[in-house]
Amino acid sequence: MKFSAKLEYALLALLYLKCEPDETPVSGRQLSEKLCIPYRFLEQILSDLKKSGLVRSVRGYQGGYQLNAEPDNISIYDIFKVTEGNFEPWDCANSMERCHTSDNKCVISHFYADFKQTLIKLMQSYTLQKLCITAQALKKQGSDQPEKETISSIRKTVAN
Amino acid sequence: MKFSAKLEYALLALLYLKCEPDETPVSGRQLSEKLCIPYRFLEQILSDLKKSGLVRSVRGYQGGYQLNAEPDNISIYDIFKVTEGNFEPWDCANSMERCHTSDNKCVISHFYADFKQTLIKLMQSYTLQKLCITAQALKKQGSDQPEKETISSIRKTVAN
DNA sequence: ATAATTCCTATGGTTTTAATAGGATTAATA
DNA sequence: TATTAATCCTATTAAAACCATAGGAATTAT
Repeated sequence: MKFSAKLEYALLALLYLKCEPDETPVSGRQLSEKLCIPYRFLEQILSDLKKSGLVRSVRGYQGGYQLNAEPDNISIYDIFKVTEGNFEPWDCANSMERCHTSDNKCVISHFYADFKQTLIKLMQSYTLQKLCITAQALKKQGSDQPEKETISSIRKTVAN
Repeated sequence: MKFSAKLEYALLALLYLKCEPDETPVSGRQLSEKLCIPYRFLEQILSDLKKSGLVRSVRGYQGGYQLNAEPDNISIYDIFKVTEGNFEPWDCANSMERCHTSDNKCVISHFYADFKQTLIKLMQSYTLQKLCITAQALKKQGSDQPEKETISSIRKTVAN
């Protein structure tokens, strides 16, 4: 019952992209260094984000990545589906072998369905936009001691 | 983002115990066979359930396990804590090393806290008692063709 | 041509999860 | 008292998931 590092990385990368003007794509290298994410690993994640359409890319010299949807239309659930595939919190619900019931309707199945739906709704309620507003609030709180640009401050207020 | 088999097994075992009269303890062997759970693995889980106080045990010949609390007072969250330890859906929230922020307040932290709380509440809202009522409803639905006792029917209507 | 980039695929390492296993201890009963 | 059926304790293995690393091809502005 944990989120993967992949999701965390994807989230940070997308938030970073949100802050960039649309004209200049941001390279994977830059994202990796600014956000302190292993480069080769991030590449794979960006590739998945592209396939899903959340991000677009420009190849070659001075290429990079850009958001490909409105920050209001990118929910954590959208990102989740990219990094973790379909959400199936119970193995037993997927495999007849594990379930042992004739119709996948064991005692737990009702809780399972309810649980799944509640989580999906919660993830859908958080968008990139919403997270950025939170980030801005965080920044204001700490504005008495302005930080120089560190990984800490970037991760904290990546939304500017 | 999955529940463990351990939680599933613990849940089924507790539901099975709920259906047994308090006088006769149920052996691990019986639970294992009726619910189709690997015996040695289940033993460990029962041991954890005992340590946590959800279950009590009788040692020796004709010993076994019994519920040690009211089914209304045993929530899925209680069981979750036994099988998966404390609920920390993000690794980054636990380790400064992974978080990279100076005060564990990154952009994601607000979502993280909200997410965690919602899930805990949801898990707390499901008790053994409630699951049994669901099981009874399931049984009634299929009562036109009464099943003989199979693993399927036990898992489905373990609550009787 | 060069350099900086995305893109594609394979491989390795670590950690977590699931399961197996041996054997000690306990207690009813014949 | 010997036997048997249990819980209890701890160690080890097996399998899967997760995280990361790596090599090199294709692309494109300068």
